[in-house]
Amino acid sequence: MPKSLLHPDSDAIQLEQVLHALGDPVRLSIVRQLAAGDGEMTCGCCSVPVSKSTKTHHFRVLREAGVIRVRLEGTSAMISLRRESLDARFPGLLDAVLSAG
Amino acid sequence: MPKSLLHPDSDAIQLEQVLHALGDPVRLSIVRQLAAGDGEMTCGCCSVPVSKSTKTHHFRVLREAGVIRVRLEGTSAMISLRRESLDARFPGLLDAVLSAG
DNA sequence: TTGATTGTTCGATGACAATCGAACAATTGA
DNA sequence: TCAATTGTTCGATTGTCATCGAACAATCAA
Repeated sequence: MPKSLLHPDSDAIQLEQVLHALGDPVRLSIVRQLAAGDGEMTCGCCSVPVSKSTKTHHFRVLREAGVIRVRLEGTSAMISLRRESLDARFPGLLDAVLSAG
Repeated sequence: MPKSLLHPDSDAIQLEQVLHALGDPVRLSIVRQLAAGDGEMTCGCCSVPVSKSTKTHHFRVLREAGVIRVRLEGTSAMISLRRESLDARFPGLLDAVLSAG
């Protein structure tokens, strides 16, 4: 369904890009919802106050930054946090972000 | 010299605003230079490839986000990292950002 | 007092980013 | 096969942000 589904290698994840990706209220909310549930969730399952197409946009930004992984299954897009990648590349960063009130 | 020099209380520092502030190459560079030296540095001492006025802009963004403190001394602006505030509010965040290669 | 230094403010500009709706594509169930 | 579901793509719009130069303000040294 998507034209291409590129995920950066763990090694290639850029701090600046990650911070930029997380510095948006909609995307931060998405990441928190992913962290709250465990494992994957579908794109549609994620509740944010924007249109379908805008949601697609935000998922792409997060994916290209290396924050989430997107896997296609039928007509659904399964989303998950790239915890291991982020923890390996920027130890403590994700924890700090998620544990912030 | 400045119209107002508002710093948010530690308690009022917003994660999203901090992440947004750090998600810019010029500002991330400023923060790293501040962390490298210890204590304060003057505005002009900070080396970034932008004009004076743009530098002022970035210092304001960082200050309003609660990332840096600005103190006036003569004609100089003394800049410092708000380490304690950030560590108290978002434990581990600054360390994670600074220790990232 | 004059000039140099240091930084801020203002207004304009250009680039990028968030947003939407409409049209499309792919899968799945009836 | 048909319709429903799920998400993507496209084009347009809107708004925000980084950037600059010029003018200004404040301090300090000579």
